[in-house]
Amino acid sequence: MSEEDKNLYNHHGSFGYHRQEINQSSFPFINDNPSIQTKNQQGFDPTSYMSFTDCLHGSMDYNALSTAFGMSCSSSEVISPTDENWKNVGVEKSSATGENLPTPNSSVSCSSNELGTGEEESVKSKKEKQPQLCEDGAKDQKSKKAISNKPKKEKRQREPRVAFLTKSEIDHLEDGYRWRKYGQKAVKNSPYPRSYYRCTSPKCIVKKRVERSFQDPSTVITTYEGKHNHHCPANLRGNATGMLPTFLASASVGPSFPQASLFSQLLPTNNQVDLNSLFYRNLITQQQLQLDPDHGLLQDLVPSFRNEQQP
DNA sequence: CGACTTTGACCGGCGC
DNA sequence: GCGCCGGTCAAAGTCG
Repeated sequence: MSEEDKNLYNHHGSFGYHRQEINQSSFPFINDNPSIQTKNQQGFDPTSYMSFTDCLHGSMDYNALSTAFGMSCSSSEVISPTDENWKNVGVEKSSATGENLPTPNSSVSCSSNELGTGEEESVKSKKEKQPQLCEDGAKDQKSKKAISNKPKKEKRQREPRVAFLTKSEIDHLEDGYRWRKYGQKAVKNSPYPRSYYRCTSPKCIVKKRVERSFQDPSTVITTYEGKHNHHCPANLRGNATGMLPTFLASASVGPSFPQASLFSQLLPTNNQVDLNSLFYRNLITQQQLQLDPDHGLLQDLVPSFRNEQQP
């Protein structure tokens, strides 16, 4: 590790153990119904929201998500699905366009297909192609290359990804699920490293990447890939706040939202809090931030939002 | 001792 | 073909 990296670690102070113990689950997604968006701007209506699971099952498209988050729910940002946008957060175009998204009619078969030919297959084939290494216990890395000279496997398919921008000093935002860090890479043109996490639940292949924005260091970019096939561990242990409204706790399966945990972290555990107004206040703040010309990040990442602002 | 992080190396896709 | 780079692996180390 370089000195620079060490400084980064010290500076952010969040690369230690991250055992997720948050007591709530997924954050709701905004419905793509325009009337609901309007309603959201005027008054918060929890019943109008859908779960992230629904989203990943294809109940809504990413364009709708982008519009919804860009225009009326800025607390969580779904990066607009244009090439450059997704490149900025490392999300591939094929996923961003929603082409590979499972449709409502194919949620079961498609997801299993994707999982089977995607990550699991990738990992499986990787492990299978190195049996000699395991037997020998040899650490000859060179031999790996020789062993890898096998017939080419099918092009790997990726799970749909959704990225969120979050204003936070904390890099790894708690979201109710337990994650195991399996890698960290320096990001080109950025002093901040990117961390790779996998869900610790058996057979759950959900991954997330966490990186701090180079342009706005106060912003954390969290990219979720895949969907959980289990309930949120935090849900099973009960709700610490004891009063999270259903719109924050309704979706117990599916990638969850760091913003939701931010809210829970903000909440005093024993006091009554109007979470709706708290959430709405956050929206206002974030929207103001987006419109600030000095804040180029979101506009860079979400040009479609900017375009809509500047017809 | 299990769960987890750290970190250098490897793999594969992609652009030139 | 080569090099770059994102993503992943896995051994070693750390922690409770």
